[in-house]
Amino acid sequence: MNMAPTSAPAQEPRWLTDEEQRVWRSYIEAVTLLEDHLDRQLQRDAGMPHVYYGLLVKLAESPRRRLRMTELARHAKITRSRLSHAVARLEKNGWVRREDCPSDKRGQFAVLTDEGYEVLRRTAPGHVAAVRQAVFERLSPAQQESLGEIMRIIAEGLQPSEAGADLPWLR
Amino acid sequence: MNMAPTSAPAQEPRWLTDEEQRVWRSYIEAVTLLEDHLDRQLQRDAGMPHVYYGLLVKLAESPRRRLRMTELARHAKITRSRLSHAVARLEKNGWVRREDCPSDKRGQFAVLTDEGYEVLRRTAPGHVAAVRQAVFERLSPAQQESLGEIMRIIAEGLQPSEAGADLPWLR
DNA sequence: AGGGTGAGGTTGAAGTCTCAAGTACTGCCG
DNA sequence: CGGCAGTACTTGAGACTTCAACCTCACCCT
Repeated sequence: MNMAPTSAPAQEPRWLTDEEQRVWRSYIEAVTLLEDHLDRQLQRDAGMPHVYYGLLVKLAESPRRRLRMTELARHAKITRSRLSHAVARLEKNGWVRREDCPSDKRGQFAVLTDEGYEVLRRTAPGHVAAVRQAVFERLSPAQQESLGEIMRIIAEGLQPSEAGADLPWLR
Repeated sequence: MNMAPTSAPAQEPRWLTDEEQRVWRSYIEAVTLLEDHLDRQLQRDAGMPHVYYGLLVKLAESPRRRLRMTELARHAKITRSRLSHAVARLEKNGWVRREDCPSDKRGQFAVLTDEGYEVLRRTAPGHVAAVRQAVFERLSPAQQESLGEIMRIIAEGLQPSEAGADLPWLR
């Protein structure tokens, strides 16, 4: 985790400073409240949680409104299992349809239906407004830029690919 | 949501700009990945999800290691119902104990047990390390400060108290 | 061709969260 | 005092998530 003289001794934990703790606490609070807020907003107005809404958006943005399951999972940063359950639910709503992949018999496409697209069209403005009101309206341009950069850095550091990229000593 | 001439017309939605979209996307990705990362880390090392760990921390920080249920819920930014279930589970683990409030017979204290404190003592260093590695080690001091301020602003805007504070026209 | 390895995706059970409803008590007002 | 409105907390059912199998098919190697 950090440069210690080769084969380090018991290493007493390095705590967060008071300031770091304050930052971290604020982060947790903001994220918890925001997730909650958006989940409720969307559950009320669109009948689905935020993650599911995000899936529809990804599909809507994709060519032919479809994406392979694994692709969609990767975009949305969720596990394939979670996606599988989610798509099952969205399929019951008639908002998504599964389609076999012709070139790979194991593959499945998730396809946004017209009905699904319609839900999106109807509910997107409200959702955008909620995001605006909770986030963008409150931040200066400089803060918005900063937020973007910070989140990019954090996300990048956690990309599944790095799952050992920092453990070179494991061969 | 924004200044329109009194009694606005149908109001076409105000979308996010490209840059705002990028910021928002990064935010979602970072938050999703981080939550996931920490949940797994704690599930593996401490046998509980991140939220539950947070509850133990709040209790540990409180005088006499106890907090009224409602207080705890408020601190942790979760509903009382959720807390109730959570404490039930933590109680099964022997990490928390409920105690009646003498001055209000409806009230309950959640109390951190010695065993619970011990779990915390054992697992906190690993958790702090994970947070450090995922967040603080990657951000400059200026970015850390900025993050703190941004998150404070967002959290403040969503504090349950504001549940109508911005709808003065509803009397 | 045959067999191994592993990728793509699903499944079921156990855990967690939400929502609406319920119980028990407090505080207040007449 | 008696009631009644609101506070504190819990409960149960249904929705969602996780984890560890599991199945099918693709690819590669001999």
